[in-house]
Amino acid sequence: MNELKTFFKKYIPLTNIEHFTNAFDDVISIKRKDYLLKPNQNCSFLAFVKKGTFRVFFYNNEGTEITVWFSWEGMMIGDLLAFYKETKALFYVQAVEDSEIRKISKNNLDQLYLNNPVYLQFGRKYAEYVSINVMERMLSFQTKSAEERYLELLANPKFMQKIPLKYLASYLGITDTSLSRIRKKIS
Amino acid sequence: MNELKTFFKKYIPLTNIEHFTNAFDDVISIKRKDYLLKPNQNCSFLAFVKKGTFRVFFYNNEGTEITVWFSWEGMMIGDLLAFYKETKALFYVQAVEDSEIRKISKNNLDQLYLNNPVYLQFGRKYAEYVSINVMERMLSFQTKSAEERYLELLANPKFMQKIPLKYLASYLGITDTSLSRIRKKIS
DNA sequence: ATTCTTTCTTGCCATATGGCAAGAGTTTTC
DNA sequence: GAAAACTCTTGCCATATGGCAAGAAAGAAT
Repeated sequence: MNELKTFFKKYIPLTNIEHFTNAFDDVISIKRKDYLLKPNQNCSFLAFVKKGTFRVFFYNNEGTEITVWFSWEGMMIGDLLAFYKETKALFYVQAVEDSEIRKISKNNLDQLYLNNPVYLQFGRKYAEYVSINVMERMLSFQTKSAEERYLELLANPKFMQKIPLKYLASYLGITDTSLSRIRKKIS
Repeated sequence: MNELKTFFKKYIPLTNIEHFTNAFDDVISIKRKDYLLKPNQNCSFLAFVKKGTFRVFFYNNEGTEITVWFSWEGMMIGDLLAFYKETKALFYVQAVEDSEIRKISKNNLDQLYLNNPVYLQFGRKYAEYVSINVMERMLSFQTKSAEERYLELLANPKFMQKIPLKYLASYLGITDTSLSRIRKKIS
């Protein structure tokens, strides 16, 4: 539970968050390569990654996997785009390694919102945090070359763990072939 | 004021939002090419565009203008990235044509948050809405060619107004030269 | 440890986008 | 309405990234 408290306090300082941690009432283990979500499934939940790594991806029109996002221990995972849009899942969410999560349903979250405005503060702060991250990633796409984006990634040790390069490549918006060449060039 | 009410109700239904509209207490006219914000200025406010068009841009390392975002009537404008990060302004915010706005200070907004949780709902919903928009724009960069991104834009009549092509080009992540060639190709 | 599967690299060539500079076309300014 | 300023297009050539297929390397399964 302690990890969840740490997570919460990144957004709003609050000593007693029993209601919050209790609302994550669904503990699940997911094996490597298994799916937390697939397109068109109900995705009205978020999950806290207690252990492991996840990726969000989809197949483009050419049938190529495109990895959109990663999550690690201490972060949230889910189909956030569909969650916010209140639609069925748009993406696959897959465990990259054996993982453990705690889920909170949208219902539970909405209950928190009703019970205490501090949770609304949390929901707002978290959405703002997501906005910041996505804006910065978008700016990176808009203004940087694939090589520069890869160098950015290198600065983040999380990405240098056991993520296959082909996942990183599509996350960078390039093919694994091109990533391989970039790696050769800068080495 | 009516436009502001319509804006609010897109996020949370509520009949009496006097507090909200009153909090936008700073009415300003801005002439074409004038700046609402420049980097390093205090940007702890948002503005509702009553009339006109704005763009958010910066100069990259090569000294080239990169347009990051546009806003039109009925939308919010400001340096949202810096606003959420609570830093000084990172971007220029410039009127593309003669415009009118109503500003709300961060202080006023925080007061609303304290006075009534419904405004927190609004703040959360708005941040979620921003997340959705930025995620979709990011996905467009990650997975589409410049030509496809331009065709997307064409589908949105807002962009077909009096926005100079060179602004659209950098918004699409390409040079004005390339945009010109794309336009020739698809015409 | 051996086999099987997946991942990564490389060569060859194609396409997409960029850089620069000149000129045509448009809009703004006075 | 003439001049100035700005915007858009085009030609030439450079660089970045992609597509495909083969082989090398690494990792997983038994």
